Order: sequence, then C-alpha cells, then structure tokens
Amino acid sequence: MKPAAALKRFEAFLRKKALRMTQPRREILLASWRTHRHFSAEEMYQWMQEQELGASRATVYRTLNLLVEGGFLASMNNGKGTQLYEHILGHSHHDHMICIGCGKVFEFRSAEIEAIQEEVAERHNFRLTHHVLRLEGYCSKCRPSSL
Amino acid sequence: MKPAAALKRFEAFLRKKALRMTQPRREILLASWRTHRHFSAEEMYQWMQEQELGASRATVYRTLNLLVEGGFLASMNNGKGTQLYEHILGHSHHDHMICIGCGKVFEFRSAEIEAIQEEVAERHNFRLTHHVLRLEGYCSKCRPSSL
DNA sequence: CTAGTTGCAAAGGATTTGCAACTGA
DNA sequence: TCAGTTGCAAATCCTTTGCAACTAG
Repeated sequence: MKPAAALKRFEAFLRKKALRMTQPRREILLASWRTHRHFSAEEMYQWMQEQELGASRATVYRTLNLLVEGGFLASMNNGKGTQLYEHILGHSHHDHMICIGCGKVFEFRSAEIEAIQEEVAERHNFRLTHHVLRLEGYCSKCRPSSL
Repeated sequence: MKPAAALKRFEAFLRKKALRMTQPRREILLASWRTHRHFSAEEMYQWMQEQELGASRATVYRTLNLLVEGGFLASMNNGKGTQLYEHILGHSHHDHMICIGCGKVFEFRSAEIEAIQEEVAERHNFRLTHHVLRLEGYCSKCRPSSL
C-alpha cells in the first residue's frame, strides 16, 4: 500500500473515532511508511525533529499507539524494554528461520501453521491480532558435525 | 526436577562463577519452583515479603537475572514492558498466547505445528534447535467491541 | 579476613499523563 | 465555536546501580 492510500485509511479510521487528522499525525504516518525496518518511538521522534513541522515525544507516543490500534503498525518488544514498530498494510506476512551459526535470516510462510494457530486461538476464545514465529537452528552450511 | 535438585544445580552454577549461595538466593530459587505459573519480579518480591527471611527488590532482580543466565528460568516479555519468568528444568516445551489487553499469558502446545515446523526446516535443509511461537491478541475478557 | 552480597534509595530508560494553550472541522 | 490536540514537564512503571554495612567461605 502506498503512503497516500495509507493516509486515506488513517483519515477514515480517525473520522470513525471522531478524532482529527492533524499535521503531526500525518507526518508520523508518512514517516512510518518511509522505512522498511523496525523503528522505535525514539527514532520516530528523531525523524520528527528533522522536519520543519515535527511532533513532540508525547505526540509521537500517542500517535504510534493510535496507529497500532488502527492496525496500521505492528508493534513488538525488542526484549530489552523498548517497543519497536513496523508498518503492516500491504506487507505480506512471513516468519523467520534464523541460523545460529551465521546469523542469516530465511523467511518462510506456512498457511498450514497459520490455520492451526487460528484453531488454537479459537479453542481458547482468543482473537489473534499478530503472531511471532522464530525457528532457530543451523543452516546447511553451518551445521555442526554432531547434528 | 525437584526443588532440592534445582538447588544443588544452582549451587554448582554459583560455585563455577565464584559466587556464593546465600539465604535470599536460596529463597528465590525455591519460590520460583513453588509456582507453575509465570510470575513477575514484583510478584516474587511480594512472596519474599511474606517470608521471615526475605529479599529486597534489588536482590530479587539481581537473582532473577542470575537464574535466567544459568538456565534455571526462562524470561519473556508480556508485551507491556514487564518481564515474566517461569522455571524451565523439567518443564516440557510449550508456546505462548499473550493477551494484549491484560498481559495474561496462556500456554499451549501443538504437535501439529511442531511437525510442520520440522517439515519446513527439512525443506530448507535446516536443523532446528529451538523455536519461539507467540500468538498475540485479545482474550475473551479484553476483546474490544470492534473485534 | 575479604571478596562477594545485601538493602536502601537514588538513578535510569521508556512511556504516560495533567494541564493550559492551541486548532481543525 | 469548541471538542479534540499539542507540547511541556512532571509523573509512573519497571529495572538497574552506587554505596556503606554485612557475611559466606
């Protein structure tokens, strides 16, 4: 999805909640679409500082929460107490297989696994929004002789 | 693994690092073995308060880190900025379903998913050693009306 | 004895919040 | 117009750290 389309959806989302589209919100949405990496709230704040019309830290945090709530961004914890964000729409979902030896990351996707996840969630009366599947091990080049 | 055995291993671990077995460390290890749920550092601190010979918050945090380092506890983030812990040894593998609303953690295990993981790994000529599967969403109590 | 430990309180990092001054619809 | 928004700074939450008083080996 292109930035412009994302903006339109964000406006619609805001309207439905009787909230307003403002310059800071616009800038934050666009900036989140400008990168294809994960970013932290602090990084977003830095990006905002580099603009004429930026946003304060408070507004960055408030807007990131809105974007997650609206399903525009996915958030994940980096395991060190900081939330990371990435834009979702138009990005196909994938999981990661990571080689412990060389650090190489392989992406894969399994419709079967996802179907079972839904089933498990269903059984627990749980509504999934997101999942993280990381397979760790050794790729063919790094396989130790003992394995 | 029984508490006594875990204690022995903890002592060995400490000795190897030239650290000392102390009353607070003993109590914290035992308390972590007393529950079969995930617990936070704060909960552990509460448990310590309920004992004659407790431990301060600082010691709780320091000891939990030691226990994770030694492979006695697994730690995970509840997605809301708090680390949760659970004892590992003698516990069979399971995956986690985490409520974005209240942070509650549900455990589950799916032989099917694991079989497919193996299959996927096989296809990529990859040897799995470990995996992390986290399903995030809303539990029945926290489900927003829009979902 | 003495290096490792403890508790306390202060420090730290990430995030949220109260409030008075703004501003979009 | 006026409810929603912003920036600021203070507050909060979780965790780590400095330090002087202890204590295990």
